[in-house]
Amino acid sequence: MTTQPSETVETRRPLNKERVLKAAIDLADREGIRALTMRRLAEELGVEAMSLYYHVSNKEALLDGVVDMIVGEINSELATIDVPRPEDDWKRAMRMRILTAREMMLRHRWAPNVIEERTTISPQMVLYFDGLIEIFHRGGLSYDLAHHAMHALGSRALGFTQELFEPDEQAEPDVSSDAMLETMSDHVPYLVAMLNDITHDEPETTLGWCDDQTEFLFGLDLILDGLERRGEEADGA
Amino acid sequence: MTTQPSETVETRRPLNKERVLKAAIDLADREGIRALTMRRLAEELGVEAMSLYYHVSNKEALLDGVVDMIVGEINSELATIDVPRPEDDWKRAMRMRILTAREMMLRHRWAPNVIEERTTISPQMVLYFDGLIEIFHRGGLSYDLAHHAMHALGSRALGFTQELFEPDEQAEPDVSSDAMLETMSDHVPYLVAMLNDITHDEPETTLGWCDDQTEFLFGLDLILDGLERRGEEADGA
DNA sequence: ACCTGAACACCGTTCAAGT
DNA sequence: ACCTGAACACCGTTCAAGT
Repeated sequence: MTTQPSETVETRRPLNKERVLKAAIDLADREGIRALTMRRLAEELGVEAMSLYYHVSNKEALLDGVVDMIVGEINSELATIDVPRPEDDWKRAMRMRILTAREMMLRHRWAPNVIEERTTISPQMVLYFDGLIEIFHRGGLSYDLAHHAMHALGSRALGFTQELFEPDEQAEPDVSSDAMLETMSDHVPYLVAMLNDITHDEPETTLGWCDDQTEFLFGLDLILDGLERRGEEADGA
Repeated sequence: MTTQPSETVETRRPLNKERVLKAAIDLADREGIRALTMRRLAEELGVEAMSLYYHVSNKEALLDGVVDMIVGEINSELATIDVPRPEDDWKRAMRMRILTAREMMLRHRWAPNVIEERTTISPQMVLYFDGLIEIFHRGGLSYDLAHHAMHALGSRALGFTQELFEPDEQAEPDVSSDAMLETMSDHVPYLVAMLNDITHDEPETTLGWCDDQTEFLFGLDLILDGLERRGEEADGA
């Protein structure tokens, strides 16, 4: 008869798939994706682990659902914002869409890795991609070019890139990398030179300390500009 | 005194870290990354699971080592091939390097996901990146632009992109996606139109059936061309 | 319709011990 | 120096059973 610690009385109503997925996202946000186990999630919901299987057929399905819900939230948000008509400025329309998706990814830092591990296709993701293709098409790009564009964007279409040298989520200061570069400087002279050159103004900067947002935009605009030019070349020919 | 089934007599010499890592890569190649558990790997080597901990401090370290070994192989291979001097044609030099890395990734399809999950920096990876920066620098790009370039390339620098809609490794034919698109065609008209347009010549083609290599090259060249132009703009100003 | 208990076959890892 | 046995604290999941 006692209420579970993390449960208020009003949430003690019967579970459903939506509440399970919401709780899973919440748990991953708070404690990282490693903490998202069936047993731990059940505990969070004040229920036995096996109860989850009534609402979700297994853990893979849980993760599929989680991804679908997050992309669904992106789609909902996109419906509320004002974007230019693609016929007028498809690059800006595309940019705004992708940056909206990116905000969601930054709120759920674990999501990119989960998304990339999925093998099934999320219906919400299909809807999202349809929206991107619409922009390309109405912007005047051929479907052929739009197809190349989707591949060229890759995960950037969803607002994230994999930073290969990004340190851990809540990383320790990691002074070792400074010392390491020092000792390696004979072996990696160009890398060291580049870092020295970059860190001129911002003294705090080192490997992985870069401004992600700036770099994301640089890469995104590089691709969008390139696509625009290929479109013009095709029109000219 | 009996020899383990998967062991020839000559490999029954004492273990070392290198042999452990090699066996791990082998196992992942043959049976997928999910099969790479400490216990299964030990079995493969004809040894108890706990013996592995003598050579590698834990599973994370094992995966770190595996990644480092694979990138190391890329580096070795790069030392043997003829590339143009960056001063003469940095784009081609870069392209060849990256495509060499890509060949390795295609031989170890599970590697991209493992690489992206690592949080520690692999020494061999640092060497590899130094080589890329060398090409940009000797090709005449500023270190600032080279830095942007590394971010813009992202995982493409290592020869892979995450195909968001790629089906499973050894995927079943998956006729469902055809049927699914049929029923969804009202909701995703642009996606359907794009696919119809593309599949004109190659009747087999559908979502995820695209020619990865062609698309990889399209995206790579789009970025390299864009970088070249930004470099010229900077020179001109 | 919704949830549980007991059980199974797996994980990674520790620690003290063997040769 | 190299390997092992026994044990621990976890996983996901099944299945028959409870209300």
